Amino acid sequence: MNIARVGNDRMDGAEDRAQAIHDHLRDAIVDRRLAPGAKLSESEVGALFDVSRTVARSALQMLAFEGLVRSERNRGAFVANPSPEEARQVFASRRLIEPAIATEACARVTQADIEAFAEHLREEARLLSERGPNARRAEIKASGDFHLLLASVGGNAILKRFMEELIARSSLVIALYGKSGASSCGHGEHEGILAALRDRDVQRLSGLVLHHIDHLEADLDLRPKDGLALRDALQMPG
Amino acid sequence: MNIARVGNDRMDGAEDRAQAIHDHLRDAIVDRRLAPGAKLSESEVGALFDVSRTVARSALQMLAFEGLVRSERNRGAFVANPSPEEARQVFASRRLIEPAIATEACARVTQADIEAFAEHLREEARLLSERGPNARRAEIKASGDFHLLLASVGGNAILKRFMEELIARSSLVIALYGKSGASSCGHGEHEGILAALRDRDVQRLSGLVLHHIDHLEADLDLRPKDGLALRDALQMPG
DNA sequence: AACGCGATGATTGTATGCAATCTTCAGCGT
DNA sequence: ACGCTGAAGATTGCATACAATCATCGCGTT
Repeated sequence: MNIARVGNDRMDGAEDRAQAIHDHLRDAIVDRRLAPGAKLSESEVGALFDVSRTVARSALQMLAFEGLVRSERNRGAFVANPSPEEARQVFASRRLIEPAIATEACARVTQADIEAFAEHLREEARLLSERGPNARRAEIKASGDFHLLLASVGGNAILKRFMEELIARSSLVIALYGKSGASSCGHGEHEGILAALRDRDVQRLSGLVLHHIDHLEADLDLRPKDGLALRDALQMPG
Repeated sequence: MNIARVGNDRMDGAEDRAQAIHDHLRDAIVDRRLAPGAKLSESEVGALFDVSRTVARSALQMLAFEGLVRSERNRGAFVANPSPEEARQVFASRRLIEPAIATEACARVTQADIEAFAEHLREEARLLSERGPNARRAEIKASGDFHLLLASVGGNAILKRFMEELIARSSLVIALYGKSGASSCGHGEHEGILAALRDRDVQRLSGLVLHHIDHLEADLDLRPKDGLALRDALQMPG
């Protein structure tokens, strides 16, 4: 089982160009180069990637399906601005799905998987020690990829796709409502999760995963922000 | 067979036409007017619904995203032909998600919800007593809608969307691998589920839901069909 | 007869043009 | 000053044209 490649690292080439653009934009949203509320016009995206509006439109439609982009008729597409309620639902869904994935992963994990995890954690640690916004962005993405790696090992392609969506939306939520801003606080917990996985200790693993999600959610301030409610309602960029 | 009842129920002049076509095709797939493997060419779909290929293509892309349609570059789109492994994953996902939804629904259900369920069950019973393929189709769809109703009451929009996808794919799986063909065997179980929901008996409800899914899956014959393997690999229609 | 191979038709991939709709803002009246 | 109105500009919605790619089939060679 090839879990080393969580995302399709293979660049466009002969592949679907709309898919490639979708992946680029998704990454940009996930590691917060694109802020919630930012406008993504078809012409602009098309010009940026040197394709026609047709292809750009297709990519935006995919993002809209995942809930990363909200598109309004005759108005345009905007990076999603999840409400506190949506944020709660994202984490409720993760609390439901991730422990199950972890449990399944426990039964299926191979030595090669363990090593891929270890390598991934080394990368996370390296990014954590680096300075600069680029390292921060890479760290955010890597943190999410850890969970996707787990989903890969779990072996259920459907749940893995659900997780991809949930991870992406989590990034948005954390960007909007995170108190500490650093989602990195969870890195140590990733280590613990890997250890439990290596020991195939289902109970401990499940508990750690749940705890990890709780910690992520505990870092959020989901109180409705007074001044921003109107701006959110009007869908203005940040 | 008339998939698109053209010139009919006001094809949403204001709303998105691609979405309307998506919904029609989805229904057609779910209640098996469109068999797994059937080809859906852009021109054909466009002609059927009297729109350009652009719009038809958009609808097909949505279906591909949900896993109901598999589209291959330069070849076309086909109604999905889920493998036994995919079938198992669909039901594994449902076993994970539906009890959680039901539990949440227990806490949130209102009297109006109960009555909506009761009405729905009466409709299911009526369809069950009727004869003819149309009634069968409607029954299949109604059976799935019961679960979506539960997801609505559950109140988590994300999980509800996941369920929509899982229900649709379940229909495909049952069409392909169902032994009895009648997914109706579960109607009585729906009654039991509603009763437990009315009593707000979380334990019983959860158990009944799980049992129900088990029964659905038990009706499947997931052994790989020898002669069809090649045809599946070559993606030939029916 | 079997195989390779190129012409041909069918289908999707993409770009572009026009129509429809929304936003903005200047101009006018109250 | 405020609000209304309507014209101009910007953006999406959709259809169509053309290019690229794939499947099919006939034909010639072995």
